[in-house]
Formats: sequence, C-alpha cells, structure tokens
Amino acid sequence: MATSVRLEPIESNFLLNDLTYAALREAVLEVDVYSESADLRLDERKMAKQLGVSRTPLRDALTRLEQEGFITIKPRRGIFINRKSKREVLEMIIVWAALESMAARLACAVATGEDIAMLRQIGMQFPEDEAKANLSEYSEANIKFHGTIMRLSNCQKLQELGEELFTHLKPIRRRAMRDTSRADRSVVDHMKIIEAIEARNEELASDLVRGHTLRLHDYVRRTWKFFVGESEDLEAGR
Amino acid sequence: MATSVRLEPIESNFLLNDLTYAALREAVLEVDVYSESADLRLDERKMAKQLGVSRTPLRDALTRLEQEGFITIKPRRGIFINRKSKREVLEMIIVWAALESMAARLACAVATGEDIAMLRQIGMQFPEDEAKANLSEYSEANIKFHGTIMRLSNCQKLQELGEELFTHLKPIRRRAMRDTSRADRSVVDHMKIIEAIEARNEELASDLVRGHTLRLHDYVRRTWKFFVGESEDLEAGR
DNA sequence: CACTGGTCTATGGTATACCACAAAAGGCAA
DNA sequence: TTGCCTTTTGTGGTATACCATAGACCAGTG
Repeated sequence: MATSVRLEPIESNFLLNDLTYAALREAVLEVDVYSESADLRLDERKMAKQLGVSRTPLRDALTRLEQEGFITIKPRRGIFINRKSKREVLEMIIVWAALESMAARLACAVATGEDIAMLRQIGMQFPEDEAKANLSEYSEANIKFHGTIMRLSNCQKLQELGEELFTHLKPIRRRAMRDTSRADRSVVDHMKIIEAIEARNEELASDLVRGHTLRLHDYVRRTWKFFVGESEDLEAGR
Repeated sequence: MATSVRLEPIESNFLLNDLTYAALREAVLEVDVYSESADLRLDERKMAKQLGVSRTPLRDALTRLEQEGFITIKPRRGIFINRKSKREVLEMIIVWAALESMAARLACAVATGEDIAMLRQIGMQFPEDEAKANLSEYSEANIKFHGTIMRLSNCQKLQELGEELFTHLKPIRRRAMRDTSRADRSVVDHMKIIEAIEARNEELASDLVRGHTLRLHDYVRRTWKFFVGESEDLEAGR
C-alpha cells in the first residue's frame, strides 16, 4: 500500500460569475443612492474592463442583481441602480415585522435555554446609557439581537428572507445611524422581548416584537423625507 | 398634418430571454418532481435547440430560475430541478402564515367596505357541502380568498412574497388537491376570518388566519410522507 | 481478474463578434 | 431659426466558438 498523506480538499470556487456577483453586489450596496447627484447608471462594458472579465460573467451577475431588486436593466437604454421609494422601505419594514414576530413566537416554543441565555447576553451588552454613547457599536449589537431572534426560530426560510430584507435596508440603516433619538427606547423594548421569550409567552413575545418594529415603521413614516417630488400620501398600510 | 390614427403601443416584449424564462419556468413547474422516477436533469444544449434559441438567453433564464430556487446548476455536472424537502415545505407554510396574518391585520385597518364585501363574496361562493363536491373549483376559490386577503393589506411587498411562495407550493398543491378531508373545515375558518375583518378586529383576524394556516402546517407535518429516506425528525419549528 | 492511469466525452463557464434598437447628433430645406 | 429627416453612436441582446473540468471509459499491467 502507498503512503497516505494528509490533504485538505482544495476548494477554489474560481467561478468568475460568482466572484463578479459578489464584487458587484458589494459595490452597488456601497453607492449612496440617496444623494440627488449620485450616478445610478452602470456601464456594462466599462465594468467588465475594470473587473478584468468579459461581459458574459458580468451579465450573469447583473441578472442576479436585477432579480434581487437592486438594479433595473432597461433593454438598449442602460442599467440603473434602484432607489427604494419611501413606500417600499415602509413595506419592507412591515414584512420584517411579520417575519420577526413569527420568529419570536416560534422561538418561545423551540429555543433551548442556552440559546435564550445567549439572546439575553446580546441584548444586555449595552445598558441604556451606554447605547447612546457608542451608537455605532450599539447598532452592531442591535442587528445581532434581531438576527438571533430569527435564528432561534429554527426556521431557515424565515431567516433567509429576513437577511435578504436586511441587505436591502442597508443603505437606509447607514442613514438611520445618525439618528440617536431611538436608541434608548430600543434597549427597553429589547429587555421586555427577552423576558417574554424566557417566559415562553408566545403571544406576548410576538406582540412585543411586532410593536417594536412597527414603531420603527411609524417613526420613518412620520419623520423621513426621501426625495423631492415623492408622493407623501399613499403610504404602506395606512 | 397627417391623419392620426389611434394606436396601442405594440408591446412586443420580444426579448428571447424573457420568453425563454417564461417557457422554462412553466415547464419546470409542470414536472412532477415527487415521483421517484422523474427525470430532474436538464440538458442545456438540447433545450436551446428545442426552443430554437441559442444558449445565451437560455442560460439567462436558467440563472433566474436558480436564484428563485427552482433549479440548481452544478458546474460541469448538470442542471437539476430541485425537489423541496418536507422541511422546506413546512417552513414555507410558516412564512406564509406570518405574511398572511400580518396582511389580515393590515386589512382590518385599511381595507374599504367594498373590498371586504368582495372578500365575503369570494368566501361564501361555496357553502360547506358544495365545497367537498366540486373540490377543484373550490380550490380555485380558496386560492382567490387568500390572495384577496393579501391584496387588502395594501402592501405590495407582502403580496409579492406571498405569490412567490405560492408558486413554489404549486407542485404541492397539485398533490394536496386529492385530499378532501380538509375542505369542510376551511369553509368554517374562512367565515370566521371574514367576520373578524368586517369587525375590524385586528387581533382576532390575525390570530384566526395564523391558526388556519398553521393547522395546514400541522396537517402536512403529521400525514405527509415525501421521499423514502427523508428524515422524519428535525422538522421546522418543532 | 483487479487495479491503475491515461484518454475521451459531455457539460457548464467564458470570451467575443455581431445585431437591433434608442437616443443623440448632425444636416438640410423651408 | 425651425422642424424634419438621416446618420452616428452607444447600449443591451444574441449567437457561437472555445475552454476547463468531472466522470465515464478503456487499455495496459501485475
């Protein structure tokens, strides 16, 4: 028998279309779509040259991004990064509320004690007063908190959809970050949510989560302006 | 001035990739993926020839279908139609429950009297006893009923996601159709839901809708077998 | 016969040439 | 100058040739 050497499987996901997709997606998400002057037009051939790939894998990536709703491809006209209207943002928040409140309900039923303990740990990372100070760090913990609730539901589909929504709201969050006024209230809300889940109170946990997110909805609805000329009425669910 | 005739814009969405996508999607949905013998392998070049297009628009369509989760493309291996595992189906039902219960809640707040009247009309189309008899027709009305609730929420995103889920569950519904035992219970549930929405009782409407859908979840969980060898434990949210 | 290593074939990935159409630019008559 | 028509240019769409690799196949060897 031959000598056997120890080898790890070599995993080179060297598919240009995947790499291109990843690069492009990140780039698109970085664009500050909410400045009036932002250039939302993408040049296919130019990008291909920049990335050093041909148009084919690039177009593959573009197709995916279009389907995910990040861009719009207008035949023979151009490729454009999508702005989300206020209405769309509000609707996404509503969907998020629907998903997360269901997740909280499931978490009450299926999460282990340790998982819930972890949730508490994350939620308590920043006491009320610290939250306002280190807003950026708190924001991280905040994201993690909500992500954890999704995870505790033990329902992958719920999680996936949540993450997708989250990605779409990323440019929004960047903007929301400056808003310090909401941080304190969040901390209190989170504590109550943790307690409800610890008590395995499905009804309460679900209500609290929904209420928490819908308060964000209301806040954005009342205080945010998006673009000049954008219709102010006809808002989601109102 | 020349005579001006009235002309509708000729919308020849003559983009091969779109047409290909539509055709392919329909074809894939028609495949009875739940027969053991079904051929889940797709031949790219062959399909291109059959459709009379080149591989390019076909691959575009395939990319989209893959992202929607209908197929999986394995580089240098082949293209395969996805089967949904029991777990996935159960998870989709849960997500559906989350979305529709939120929709019902919103409907209570924003739906017009006429809209609700329409909902009642759809819901009452088949009295309890008729439902079992014309199962196929009832199924149509049933779908319409739930779709209407989504619509009354006046939240497009909720609607879109619902429809997407619905499409994925299509092969499942085909199979569920034969199941007559659940029809009668549904009719009663629907009536209660209508009444709750008419009373603008958000809490109740939401609870009833969720309960209704989760009952389907439980039913599928307990009674359906998918494939031999598929794990019976580790089910969604249990 | 079992096994090893090379080779062939099928398949998805990639590059590229070309096409059709839209919009802009240019030209020309009134 | 104005309005209409032609030309040009830029864009995404499509076809196709070629490439790299997974896995089947096959032939030689012990």
